[in-house]
Amino acid sequence: MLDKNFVRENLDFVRERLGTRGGDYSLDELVALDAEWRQVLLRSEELRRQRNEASEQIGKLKKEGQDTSAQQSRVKAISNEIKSLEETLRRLEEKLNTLLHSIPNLPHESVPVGLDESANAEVRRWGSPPYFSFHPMDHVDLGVSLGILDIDRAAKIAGARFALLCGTGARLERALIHFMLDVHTHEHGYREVLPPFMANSASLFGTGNLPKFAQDLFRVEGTDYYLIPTAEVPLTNLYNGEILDGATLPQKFAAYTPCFRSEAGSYGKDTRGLIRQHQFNKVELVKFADPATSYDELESLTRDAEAVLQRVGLHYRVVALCTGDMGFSSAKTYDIEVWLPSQNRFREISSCSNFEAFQARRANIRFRNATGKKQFVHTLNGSGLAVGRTWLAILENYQQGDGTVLIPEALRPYMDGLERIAPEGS
RNA sequence: GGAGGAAUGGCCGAGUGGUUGAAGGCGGCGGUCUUGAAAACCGUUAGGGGGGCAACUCUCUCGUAGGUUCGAAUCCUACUUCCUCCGCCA
Repeated sequence: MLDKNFVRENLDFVRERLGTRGGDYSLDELVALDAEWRQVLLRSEELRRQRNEASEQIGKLKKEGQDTSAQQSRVKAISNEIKSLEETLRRLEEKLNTLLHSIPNLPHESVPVGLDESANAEVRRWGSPPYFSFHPMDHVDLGVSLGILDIDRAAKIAGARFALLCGTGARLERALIHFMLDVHTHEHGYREVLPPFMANSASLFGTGNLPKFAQDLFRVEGTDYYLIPTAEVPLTNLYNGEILDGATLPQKFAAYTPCFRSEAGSYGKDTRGLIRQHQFNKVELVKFADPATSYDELESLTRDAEAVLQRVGLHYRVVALCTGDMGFSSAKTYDIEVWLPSQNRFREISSCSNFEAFQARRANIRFRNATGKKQFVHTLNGSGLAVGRTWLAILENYQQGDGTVLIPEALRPYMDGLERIAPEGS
């Protein structure tokens, strides 16, 4: 959510920045509504002042035993007028908020301008694609032939876009979670958190998922609970409504959670394999930062996520998303994309963003700065990493000509020293 | 699931219809005293919104949302959360 006073006072700038995302956001209507709202507010507060004065008078007169019925009926009339103005205010606020809540964040000045992913800018690359002297399989064929992935039974249990990992496959997933958390907590200074896997609507509003993107979420029927689409939701809302001590910033949290997404609107996309699932595991990194250093924090957050890929030896690149390709709440986003031999291209495995004060304003997360003033924090988050996509990238990149898969050395301590995944019985 | 109890400022805690945005204490901050510190003493210390260049000023907020009243922290209703007991349960 943008600051409506900022929008009013910097209308041309806001219009220009939002324009780079492509889209029309009714800024003139917003400003007009705001002007009307402030006018009505002023009038209703003036009436309240009159009412407060008169009521106090009545109290005094009554103590002296005087008759106050004339004054009482006058105040009654004022109260009625206040009530009707309040109704108007409520209506205006609702319209105002509907508009305000649907406007995305302003892209940072360093973000490449463009309307779709073709304008994204590659920032750097690490490693190189593996060389195969044979025709490499994709992770589905590999997983099924090794007996560690069962898509058919997952479909029987739940449906499409679910997976069942078995034996060493399940073990590898668990090892990855464990490994990633260890890297971030031991080496990068994040505090581990195990949050609820459901969150209420206020939390989803705070991160910007609601009200605009309800169709992407699974809601628990008859309740205010939603299955979290990412640990960003519970982690960012950790400090919902709080005022932090500025000296404690930045604060860094890491959490493993499953993530649940309806994937409405992605029918036909990535239907094969584990790339796009209704449920997947992710280790998420979240930071609460001082605005003065939040862009440095974005750089280090991205490096923290990259470190995991480097440790397991997977080829990747970092891409700065362009204005039109960024998410609703983000001011700047780096995607980390891992190399997938079966697709002969890079695929997203992490997304690292600085939301500046956009989420903090929605979730009311502030800090007291060095001068004692309250300020909104900047929130950041990034996947560190998507576990399912790491799992499948390892299978594809480490497959051998004999159909087995080598386990990257960094993971072996988490797999009882196992060096290679060989076919196992169901 | 059943029966009770509770929710007030950073914390504890008073307050059952009229200068109570809120006593008192603790904590924090500033000062006096001291070689320094402690103690003592004095002062100060909630958040949101509007208007104003500013000084400043108005308004809202005592879990949340409504209601009664000239006037609500205080009375009524619903909801939320927490605590105690009973039942059930990993």
